[in-house]
Amino acid sequence: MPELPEVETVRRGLAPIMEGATVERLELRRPDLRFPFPDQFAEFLEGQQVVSVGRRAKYLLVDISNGQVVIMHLGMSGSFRIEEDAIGDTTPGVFHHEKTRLAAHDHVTFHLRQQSGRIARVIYNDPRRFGFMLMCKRSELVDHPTFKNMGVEPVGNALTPDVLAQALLKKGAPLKSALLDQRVIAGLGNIYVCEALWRSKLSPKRKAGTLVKASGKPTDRLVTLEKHIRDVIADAIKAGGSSLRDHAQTDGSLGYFQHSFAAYDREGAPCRHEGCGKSISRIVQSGRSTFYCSSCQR
DNA sequence: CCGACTACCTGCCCGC
DNA sequence: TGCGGGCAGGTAGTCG
Repeated sequence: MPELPEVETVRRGLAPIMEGATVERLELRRPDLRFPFPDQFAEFLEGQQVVSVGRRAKYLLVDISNGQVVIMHLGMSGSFRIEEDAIGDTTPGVFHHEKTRLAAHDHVTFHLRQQSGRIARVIYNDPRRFGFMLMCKRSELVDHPTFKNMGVEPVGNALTPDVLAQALLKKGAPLKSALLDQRVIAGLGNIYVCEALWRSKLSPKRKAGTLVKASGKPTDRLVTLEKHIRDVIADAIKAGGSSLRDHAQTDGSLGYFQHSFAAYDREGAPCRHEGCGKSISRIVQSGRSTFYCSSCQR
């Protein structure tokens, strides 16, 4: 499921449940996902309090009271769901834990006690196991190999036409591939790159560097692209992300941005640009599907 | 250094 | 109905 808007939606679901809660127990049902879980993962977390649930690009960052950060990536098929026990068991010393109803591919459970005394479980499910969980000291996070060369966020003030121009300068790669590169902009994935290029009427096949002037300044078309990248990400976050293949949010509800796709997964369907009349094509670039209108995207 | 390709893993959908 | 092939939102490692 997860590009930046989906991960942000997950973050917003987890934060009110996890922040301030104590991890009573971490339950791992296998030794690894894509990578082995960190050494002493459970020992580091159990008894600690969750300080905050943040996000960088497509990564969730859970700050822990002992100064560690849990780094979580959902891969292609990772999701979280929350189970909260009914109120009424908050008497000190009374530990009434309801039983988790496990599903296939439930790999991790965070057993939490909230400050109210309420019991909650945060359960990570990931059929393909492309997701992973890492841990490091908060003070070392920016130097962590995962984040060291990461590009700017497309939300907030970091992304500007000038920043994008610098990142694309002299790049010979197709624009589509360049925008998927997390060192350029961090958090874009296949869906939102296709959508941003369609909105900008830019060809995914165009060499990325052609949007930068010799002076290193952005062309007008790059200014437009930068705006559409910000817009499509903001629109998707507002919609609660995209729910493909029945992917649900932490509360089980579905995002609805997939109903707003103009290009992604619309092969053969009519292009929605005013007066175009052509249909959306599917091509493969760097081994990934690109959906675009070969008539109006130039 | 850059860009293209492959592996990783399960599930689903389609055509035969 | 069953089976094989292709495809899926991701990253990381390899190779030319």
